[in-house]
Parts: sequence; C-alpha cells; structure tokens
Amino acid sequence: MTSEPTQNSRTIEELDERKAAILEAIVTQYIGSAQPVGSSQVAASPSVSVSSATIRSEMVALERDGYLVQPHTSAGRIPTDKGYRFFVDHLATPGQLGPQQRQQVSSFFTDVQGGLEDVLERTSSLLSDLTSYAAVVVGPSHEEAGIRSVQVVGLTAHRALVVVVLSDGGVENLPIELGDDVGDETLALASVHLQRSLLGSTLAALATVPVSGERSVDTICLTVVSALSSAVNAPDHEAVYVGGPSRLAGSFDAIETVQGVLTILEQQLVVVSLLRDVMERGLSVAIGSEHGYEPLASCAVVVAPVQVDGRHAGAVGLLGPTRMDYPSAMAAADAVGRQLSERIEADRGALERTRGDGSNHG
Amino acid sequence: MTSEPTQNSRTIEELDERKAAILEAIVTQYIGSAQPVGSSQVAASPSVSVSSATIRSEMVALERDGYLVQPHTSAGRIPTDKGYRFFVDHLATPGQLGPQQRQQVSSFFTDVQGGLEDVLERTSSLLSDLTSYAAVVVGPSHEEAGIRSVQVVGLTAHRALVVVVLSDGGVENLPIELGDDVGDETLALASVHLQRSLLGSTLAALATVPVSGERSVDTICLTVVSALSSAVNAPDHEAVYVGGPSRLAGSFDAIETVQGVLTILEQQLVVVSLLRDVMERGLSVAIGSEHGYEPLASCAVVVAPVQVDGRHAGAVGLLGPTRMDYPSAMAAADAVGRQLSERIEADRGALERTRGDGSNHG
DNA sequence: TCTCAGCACTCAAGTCTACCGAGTGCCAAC
DNA sequence: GTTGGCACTCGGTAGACTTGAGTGCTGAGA
Repeated sequence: MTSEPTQNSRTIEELDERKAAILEAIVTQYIGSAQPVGSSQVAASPSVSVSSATIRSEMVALERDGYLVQPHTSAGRIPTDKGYRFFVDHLATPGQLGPQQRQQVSSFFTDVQGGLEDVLERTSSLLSDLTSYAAVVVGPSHEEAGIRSVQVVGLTAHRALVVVVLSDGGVENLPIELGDDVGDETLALASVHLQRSLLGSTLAALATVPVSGERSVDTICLTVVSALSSAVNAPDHEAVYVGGPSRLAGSFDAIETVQGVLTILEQQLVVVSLLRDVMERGLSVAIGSEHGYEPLASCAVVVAPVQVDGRHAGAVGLLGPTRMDYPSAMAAADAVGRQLSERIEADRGALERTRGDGSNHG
Repeated sequence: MTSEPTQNSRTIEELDERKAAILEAIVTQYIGSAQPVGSSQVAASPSVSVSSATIRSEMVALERDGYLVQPHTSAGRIPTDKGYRFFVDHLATPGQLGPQQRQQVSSFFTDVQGGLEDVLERTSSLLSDLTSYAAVVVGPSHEEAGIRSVQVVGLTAHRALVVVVLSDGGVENLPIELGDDVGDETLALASVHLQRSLLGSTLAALATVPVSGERSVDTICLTVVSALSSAVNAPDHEAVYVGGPSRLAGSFDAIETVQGVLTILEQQLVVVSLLRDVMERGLSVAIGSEHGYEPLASCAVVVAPVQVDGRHAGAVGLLGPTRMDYPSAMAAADAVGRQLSERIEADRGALERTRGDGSNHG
C-alpha cells in the first residue's frame, strides 16, 4: 500500500510485495520495541491488510528464506541480519533529519571554532547526540594536504620538535633526536631551509630537500624528512575520534557485549580499517557479521564519507545495535558527513584560490 | 600477628587490634571475591586467631560503628566506604609493583616516543593495562610552561593558525580570524615580532607585545594574544586522556552504573575537577561518596600527582569499584606518576640548563 | 488457489511452595 | 572474655502449576 509501484518492481526480485510489507512491519516494530513481533501485531499495521493467519504462513516462508528467526516457539519473530539488509536496501525510506536536528547541525557548523582536531572531536559528539548511538569520526589523512609551514623548535640540547602545519588546518608535531648539541641558530636555519623546500608538497609525496651547504643543517633536514615519512606511514597514524561511547551501554543488555564493543573502539587502528573496509565495499551500512569483526557481530555500522574535492578525506560513522534506527542514523551520518566535507572543502578551496600552492612564500 | 606494634599503636586510636585485623580480613577477602564475607571465613584467616563466635560479636560492633554492612540477614558482611577508608589509611601495606610490572613501566618510559600528547595518551593505556582499571591522565597545564616558539600560518585569506610550541613539548594550535585580507609577508612579520616578544614568557603570564610600527602587524598580534589568553582561560582547556574505559564494564554488574561512569568520563571538565578536588584535599584515594559526584558513588578514585620541579603539573588516576585493589592501584599510580614526572622534568631540566629562557634567540 | 477463522499445541515467564544452607544472634558453660 | 551449641533468618534454588502470547495446521468459504 505505502510502497510505490517503482519500488515494488525492485523488491519483487527477491520478495513479493506482501512479504516485503510484512518484513518491513516486523523490522520497524522490532526496532521500536526490542520485543519479538507476533503475527497479530503485524496485522495491526496499516500497511498490511490480511489476517494474522495469512501473515503467519508468510512468516514461515520468510523464516525459511532466512529473513526472520524465532527466539523460541510461541514467540514472535526477530529480523536476521539478512532481514535488516533487505529492509535497508529496499524498504527503508531515505530518512530526513527533523527540523530541530537540522537546526542543531547547521548551528553547530556555524558556531564551532578551533583547530581541525577540535572540530572533528566535537563533530563526533554532535553525531552521537543527534542519534543516541556511539559515533566515530576519522579525519582526513594528512597525507594529501599541502604543507603550509615547517618548523623545527629546540626543546633540549638533543631533542627538538618538528611542527608541520597543513593546508587543511591540521597540525602534525613529532619530536626528533638531534645527534649533536645543536644551537638555536642552526635549527632556525634548518627551519627556513625545510620550509623553502617542502612548502606546497604533501606529506605523502615529500619534495626532496636540496643540500644547503651547511653540514649540520643538512643532517637536521635529513632527520626531519625521515621522521616525517615514517610517522605518516605508521599504521596508527590516522586519528579517530569517538563520541558518546557511553551510549553503547544503553544499546545492549549483555554487559559482555558492551565491554567487547568498547574494547574495539579503543583500538583506533581497527576502527579505521573497519570504516575503510565498509566504504571500499561501497556500502553505507554494515549489519551484524557483514563486516568481519566478531566482537561486533551484534552491531551495525552506518558510514558516510567525508569528501574534499571529490576525493575521500575521512569518514563519519555510527555504531549501534543491529536493531538500530537505520533511516535516522543514515540521515544523520549523511548530513554530518556532508557538512563536515563542506567545512573542510571551503577552507581548502579558499586557500587554493587565494594563496596558490604557497610557493611564493619564504 | 602480622601487624607490627608501631602500626597497632596507630590503629588502636580508632579500633582495637583485633577489630582492625578482622576488618582487614573482610576487606581483603571481599576485594578478592566480591562476595559478602562470613565470620567463619574470617576465622580461617591466619591473622585472626579467635573463634567465629567471637568474630561475630566483633562484627556486630564494627557494623554498629559503620565499618561494615550486611546486605541482608544470613549474609556475610561487606565493608562500607568508612571501612575501606580505615583499611586504606591504617591497614593496607604500601604495596609494591611486581617485578614484571616494574619492568613494563620502565621499558614503557624508555621506549615511548612521540610528542607530549602522545606520551600522555599512551601512559593512560599503560596504567590501565597495569591495573585492569580505567585510567585517567591529566597533562601539565601549559600555563606554566615557557613559550619556545610562536608562529602564525595563513590558511585562507581570512583565517590563520597560531601554533605555539612550549618548553614541555606541548603544542597549542588555535585558529584566528583575520579582519582584512592579509598577505603571507605580513603574517611572517607578525610571527617574528610575536616570537621576539613572547619567547620565554608563559601562557598564563603573556608578556606584553610592544608596538611594531606596522599597523597590520599590530592588529594580528593583538588578535593572537587575545585568542591565546582566552583559550588558556577556557574551562575545558586542560586535556584529559582516558585509558581502558572498557575495563569499567568488567568492574560493575549493573549496566546503568557502567553507563553513568562512562558518561562522567566523557566530560573532561568533570574529570579534571574531580582529580583536582581529591588532590587539593591531600588525598590519594577517594572512596565512594567521599568525592561529591553522585554518579561515581560506587567508584573509588586513586590519584597520584605529576610534579615538575616540585610544582603540580598534572595527575594520573585510576577509577574502579570501591572494592578495588587499593594497594596495587596506589602502587601503580604512584610509580607511573613518578616516572611521568621524571620524564617531563628531565626534558625541562635539560632545557633550562642548555637553552636558558630563550631570550638570546631571534 | 488463496484467505482466514478456529483450534490444539508449545513454551517462556510468573507464582507458589518447599527446602537447603550459609550465616547470624544469643546463651550457657568454661 | 571466649567459645561451642543452637535456634532462627532469609536468599537462592528447584519443582509444580498457571497464564498468556504466539504458533502451525486444518477445513471451510470466496
């Protein structure tokens, strides 16, 4: 009834219209109540207009085909991962943010201040607040951003800090060991030399630093370049911001599940690859065991890309139970990902228009 | 039997020797088993050599005085916050790290690399791994650290990033809005001017920046200084690193408790003030409701200071159930806090010896 | 052939009972 | 003051019973 003819023609490939309507009613009600849904509850749904007996026989077929399970005889049905998948792919209406949510997002992005890291951190909180699920934000890998500034600042006689400012507003800082006792003047010279050589190149493709003539300066430059490239290639280089992990405690009733999921979230590397895996498979939702991480078998992940100039520049994600509210979650992730993309893109775009690649700087 | 005479003379002020021994046995066993402890179990303890009947009558007194409670008749006793407090103050033996733990700590601090933020982050994981409790690390407030470098890097025509490197290895970066379209040359001039003026002063007491003569430079300097001071005075300025929050899930059986504690940990400001409150009262342990945070009523907090040159420079803490293993937790927090202090102190000490306050730089 | 009301059946969850056992408080004896 | 003995309390477990939600099946009607 509620489905348009065009949608029917798509869904009919796998399930006939009535089965799809029944599945939709079950998923929707189960998401809302967390209780197994019985045939009479489905019959009460306005989108289904057959008797509960007919629904029961359809449910038997849906269970046989793997869309539903019964926790036990004399209980209602629960969707399987496959059931959720069909719901997400064919049945869920696109989902819109409510007006006050939209307001919340837009005022967030107009008000938020601070460096890129701060913005990403707060974005994860925003996304979690919007949806009541745990949120994950993976920032743009700085490899693609242009280098705006390089500076070597002495900390002790043998240690210095390399500070690199990138065109996307990110800041990388990493300490280096200096072989000899190096004076501030030499460090300043090295900073200037590095700045001149590396400005405008990216961390991923560092320009070669020409020989300066001064031996101690060249030593420092070599150290800096190798430190930078190894830091960029380190596996845990990409920063992950987790928002609202406490929401997980409300999403599951088994405390072991909560602990398992929290443990996963502590491993930044795993989170990054999870999101990347999902996106590389062209999905925006991974349900239950669709991603290969067993501790997350009772979780669903909703991902939205962050894109800058059409290129992948990170992701925002939501982590909740498989019975999560997919339409809302997808809408929220989508909106936030889009706005975050715009925010980063606007900065970079303005940069490239007004400052070029920075090669006229020195 | 196991208590030395000197300890007895201290404990006798509140509880006689036998009561203290009984309380100690109950606390120790309850920490281990999480089950109410009965009189016969206490009688089995080697440090108590009276019959269970005698122990029972002592337990009645201990309960009357508020050291113990009984969950219900016909159950054993559980320590109250007051009971834990007496245990911590008078009974707990100082506690030593095991040899492999000590090894773990020292190899961590010799191996750890990265900027200050990275070190603090990883320290929180270390502390959590050592103890199986959630750990908290509050870094040195950068207010006291000397400024090693100030730089203004243009991002777009109207936005720039101020990057300040501090003598303790910390890096502050915050974006500023530029009123007019400012060229890179002006920003470079402003950087030099700021650097010359602010080097060696602290974020808390920013030196005044003299007028440079160039109007646009002065405008930028004013913006930078006001942005810096407002950022430093912002309430959420101090960074908190939480390690092993998933351990909380194993520490409590009620999922609501876990959620409440996790929610607290998400509020950096609350965590900072909690640790500060505890330390300002001269405590290293706050048990149950001793700190005023209701959601943490079933938690105990163990704190150890991070001190640089005898001054407070942050804290490390552990958060666990009130029935946590206080001796181990205190030993771990103490050791890690001490080593972290040394680490930061060594850097700064070397700095002050070899580079002075930096005023000869420019 | 599809639909559906009716019906017998299943089974989780709640209630009631009985029982066990850990642990207590009390008391009389030492 | 200490202790063994003893009656008592009460949470937890197990079993019997009831309830009710929900099912699968079947036969009649469209």
